Amino acid sequence: MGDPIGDPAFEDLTARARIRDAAIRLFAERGIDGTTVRDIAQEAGVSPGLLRHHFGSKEALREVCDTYALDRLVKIKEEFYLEGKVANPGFLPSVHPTIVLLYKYLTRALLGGSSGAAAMFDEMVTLSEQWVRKHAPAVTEDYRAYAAVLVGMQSGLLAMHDHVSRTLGVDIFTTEGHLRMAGALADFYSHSLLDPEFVTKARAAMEPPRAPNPPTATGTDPGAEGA
Amino acid sequence: MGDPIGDPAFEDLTARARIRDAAIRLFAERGIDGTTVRDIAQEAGVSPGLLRHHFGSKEALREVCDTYALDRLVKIKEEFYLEGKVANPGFLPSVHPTIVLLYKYLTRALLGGSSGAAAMFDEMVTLSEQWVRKHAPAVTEDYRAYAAVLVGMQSGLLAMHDHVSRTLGVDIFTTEGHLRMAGALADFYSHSLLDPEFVTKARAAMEPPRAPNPPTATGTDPGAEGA
DNA sequence: GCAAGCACTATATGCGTGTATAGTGAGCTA
DNA sequence: TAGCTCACTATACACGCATATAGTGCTTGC
Repeated sequence: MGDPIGDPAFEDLTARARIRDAAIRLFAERGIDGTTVRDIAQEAGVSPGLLRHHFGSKEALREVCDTYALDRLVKIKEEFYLEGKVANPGFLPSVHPTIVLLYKYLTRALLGGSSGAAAMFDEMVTLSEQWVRKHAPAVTEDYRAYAAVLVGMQSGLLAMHDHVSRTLGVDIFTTEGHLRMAGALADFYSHSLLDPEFVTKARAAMEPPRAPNPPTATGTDPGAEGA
Repeated sequence: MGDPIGDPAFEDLTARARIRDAAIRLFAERGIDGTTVRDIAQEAGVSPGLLRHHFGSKEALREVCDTYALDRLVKIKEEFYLEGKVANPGFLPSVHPTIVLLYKYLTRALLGGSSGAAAMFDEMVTLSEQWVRKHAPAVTEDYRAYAAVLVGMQSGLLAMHDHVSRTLGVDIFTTEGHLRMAGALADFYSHSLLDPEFVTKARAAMEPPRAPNPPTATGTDPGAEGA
């Protein structure tokens, strides 16, 4: 019943807001299909009919949640980067639970085919593409694909959160787990795993003469070699 | 009605096999919850009751599909690596559609909490860990986390397949799309995106004295900076 | 003080779902 | 040919779901 979607606007302590927050929480945790209108109502402490009264339908509620979550995340980032909160050491820890929740929700939304989340994905790809062009232009020749893969992997990693947490023995959404994951991610981004020459050779061998070789679905992954 | 799960065993052209194949296809395409027993029956050209007759329940059918998909993938890989099909240029293209289907299915299974798929994930992490230790020991100090992130990203990328395909303008499960994605992936693995020194500095700044900094959920992602 | 409006509840309706049961007909065995 | 087995179908059942409708009581403005 607490409000994990940090400091809401004033008019927002209403039942309507409680419903929306409960929905985001449950959608994030159990998925859209895994959550019933009754679950949300119970979590929000209201009757199921009130959801319809305020939002019309489950789908409409979901869309409200989408835009709210997106908006909330943007607001937090603005606050962080634009309002000088970067310097405030207490800010990030204070919003961390909210951010975790929002990311979980948006990951679900991405998987569930939400158009708002899809738009966010596209925007992240565009931004990443620009970033790479500017700061690391040498890493690829196909910036668009590179950025798409980057964002896809990044958000996909979140989608696989359960499995990553399990193999790590620690929930990656706790501070400890996140630190561990972020460390590995940093290693990942800052050291090349494969020999560039090997890759160019492999590419050359695969592409030009006859290319009968759309390899396994995760072709270049060293991990997929086993079994 | 065609049988996309390549050359089945002889006794396998039975209705039972058709049901199983139809289930894998539909589960892969629409997800577990998005597929009804009736859908599967229709796709397999049988009556819904027959599913129960052969498999007992939808959940039991799902488990059969899990182990079958896993088994099938292993078989194909064995055939490829162990039976000298590596040299055969026609082999990969011939099994490509099957592999795509199996990967789609297994990604769904991963997302849907299948225990078999989870075991596969764990095994892939272990194999990746061994591979990194052996072939690229310098990239990290935390091999386990590195491998978990590697496999998580790789499978997560598949989970985000719709979005990646959309931003790329080409389905990554077609030969063309896959080639493009694999190229970006190869760039990704063979060039470091971030300056190692920058990362070690950042790590040092974050870790030791006070660590009020469990950054955003995708902290180190350059793409997440924007907005 | 009174009526209108609105947040909210209780209850009902219809549908899609997984599952259960009874029945049918072809093929095999004796 | 008689009878049995078993793959398979048709139909029914029970249930959970989203959604719809009717009703209630508090709040507000006049």
